[in-house]
Amino acid sequence: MFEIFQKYISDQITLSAEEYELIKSVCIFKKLRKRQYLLQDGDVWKYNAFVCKGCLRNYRVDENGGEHIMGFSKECWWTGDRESLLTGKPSANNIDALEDSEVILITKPSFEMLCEQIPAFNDLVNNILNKSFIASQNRIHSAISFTAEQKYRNFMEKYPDLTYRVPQHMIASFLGITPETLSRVRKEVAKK
Amino acid sequence: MFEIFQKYISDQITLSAEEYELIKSVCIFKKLRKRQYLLQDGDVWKYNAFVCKGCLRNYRVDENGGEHIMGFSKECWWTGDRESLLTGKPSANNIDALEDSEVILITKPSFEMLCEQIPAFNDLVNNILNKSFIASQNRIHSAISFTAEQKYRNFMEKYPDLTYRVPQHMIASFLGITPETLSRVRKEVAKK
DNA sequence: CGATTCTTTGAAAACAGTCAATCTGTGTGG
DNA sequence: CCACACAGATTGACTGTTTTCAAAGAATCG
Repeated sequence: MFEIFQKYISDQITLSAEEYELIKSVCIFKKLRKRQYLLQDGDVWKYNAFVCKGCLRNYRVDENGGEHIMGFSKECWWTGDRESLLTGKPSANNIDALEDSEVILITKPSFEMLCEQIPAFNDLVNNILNKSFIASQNRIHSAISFTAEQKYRNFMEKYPDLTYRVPQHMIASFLGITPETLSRVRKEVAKK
Repeated sequence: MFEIFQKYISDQITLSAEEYELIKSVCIFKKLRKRQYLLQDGDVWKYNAFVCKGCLRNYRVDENGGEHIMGFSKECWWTGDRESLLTGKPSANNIDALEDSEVILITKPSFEMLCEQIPAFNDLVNNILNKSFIASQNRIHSAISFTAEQKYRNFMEKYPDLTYRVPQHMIASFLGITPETLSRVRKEVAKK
């Protein structure tokens, strides 16, 4: 399980064997079965989580019980709740597994230690945060500018692999449209 | 003009006089008149910008000429285009002044130098990025989950000062609704 | 298999968008 | 300082998209 994380890191930066050992020493390995929660709203989130295998979703539930998907995380993506982690307050998010999955958890203090001890790791982390922010901006642009069809086309372009990997109604939820609308949109798209 | 930036910093971290001098030495001071561009799409963005006075908007223009506002930046907020800055590619965004404004620009190399030389400054910057990311996530949630009325109420709560400071049709654009819809929503909200 | 979950389809209703006209306020130039 | 022009906001009538509700098919999983 650690090998995947190691490969992910080594594809971006160069570290010594000792540094990998240091990282490994603070990793918490966790297997999740499909539908299993990694985080439930109301709980405080205390980690950074790296997905080695499988796929998770991060979502919020509104007062009517409606689910709104904030994001998907497949292999070699990070997940968690930055807000709860930063503030120490209970999370508004839920994270659960869409498939049997394997994740690595690193507690906040351990993570900060790694960033201090290994400057290159700190750079890598910073880079992730930057890219996540940019991705968020682009998603906001899509959400406020596009029609349902444009949103779906944009999703397929950006996440071709997720398009057929996660249930359709979850893509709808991610895009902020109803499953019925997405079904009709797909029919339109298929025509052309 | 620098005093405002200095106060902003000193409210969060403690620096020596020399460190402030170092920061000041790389600041580029710029005054903008209302409607003046700070960035035009197609240009490459090369700075981090701190707003000392006034208010700017950051927006994208679609193929039909429609403007979609990505964000507002008033005093003591940052602005710019992280994507263009990171990739070196031409920006898809426009930034212009909604009021006569004053901003401080710091080039990327200078900014990185400051982060290296002054660890506390680096922490501050990291904190900003984290908070920006969290704010983005919450905006995404609003965009995919809320009705027009809920979006507007949420905006008023989060940015009470901007509500009457920026033109209404720009708030509409920020929320991803038409000016007409916002006008009607406001009428409803006023009733209650 | 049987049961559940997911997707599709249809019809009606609600919501938001479009177009056009009017009203309001602001600021600028004469 | 006034008048006029202009940008912004409101309103109405209409259109179109998306949602809602309900039911029927598909697909998936234990």
